[in-house]
Amino acid sequence: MFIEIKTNSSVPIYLQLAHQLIEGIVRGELKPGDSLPSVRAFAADLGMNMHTVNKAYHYLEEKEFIQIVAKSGVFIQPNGIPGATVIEKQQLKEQMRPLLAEGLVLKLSEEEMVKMLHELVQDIKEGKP
Amino acid sequence: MFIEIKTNSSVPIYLQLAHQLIEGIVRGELKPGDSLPSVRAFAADLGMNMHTVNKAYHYLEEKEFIQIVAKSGVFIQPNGIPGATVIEKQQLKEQMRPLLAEGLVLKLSEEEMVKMLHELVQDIKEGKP
DNA sequence: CACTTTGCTCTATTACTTATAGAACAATTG
DNA sequence: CAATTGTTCTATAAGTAATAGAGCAAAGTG
Repeated sequence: MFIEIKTNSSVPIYLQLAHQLIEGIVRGELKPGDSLPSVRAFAADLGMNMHTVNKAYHYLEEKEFIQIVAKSGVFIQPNGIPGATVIEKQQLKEQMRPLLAEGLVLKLSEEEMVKMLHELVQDIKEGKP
Repeated sequence: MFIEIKTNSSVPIYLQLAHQLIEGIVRGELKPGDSLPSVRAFAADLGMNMHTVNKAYHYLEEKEFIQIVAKSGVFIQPNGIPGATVIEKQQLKEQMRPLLAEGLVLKLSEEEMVKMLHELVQDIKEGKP
């Protein structure tokens, strides 16, 4: 897994890390049961603080994408990640809404935004930056 | 314009206000040249601070959706809002990416997400919450 | 068993964001 | 002229983000 953090981004680096791990799962680079680096090793590897990696892990644990086993290690959800619940779909829509509204105000058509969605899904699946 | 602020939301209220004004523009409730309430009047109306409304206004001004004329008032971009630039499209995609990645990890298909996009566009245009 | 590794917890500091508050300024507007 | 306007300034409080270092207790390993 190649992780790249933009230190000047407005997106917190713990979130950047979490997002890239999510993409790794989508791409199948990280499979159910796979172990993730220890918070210390990962932090040293990425040149960031242990607590920041820990925060990313807990963010992913809350979403049930990974399992944190105290005094043992961190693993991609061993039983596989379950499908989206109604609530999760609703939350996704809530987060997408202001972005689409901004697109519409900039005169983007629904078709153009669907095209953007398609390109993004391709990029994510292929690991394109 | 009916504005509704969720005080317990993790989304800052100045952003919630800005988002809802953007939707108002999309719906045509706010037309080019229309004047927006003064920061003081709007703040009193919404039960929030003058500075918070001011922050929302400046957020929208930076995106060139409104024009702030010092000592005069605030207006929806009089000449109409220009279409999305390449950079704006790129920024939108950057912001959408982690949401789509999360959808994919939750086993949502591209078709399902296109459907969500469609429903959202409808909701925005119809002013559905 | 002894040692290392592990995630967890605690205290601390720094910088930034969010939100509120009040006051004053200067130009526009009626 | 008087009220309204966005701007600017200082101030405070709470929260987040990121770093730092130390210690703990249990799991894992040789």
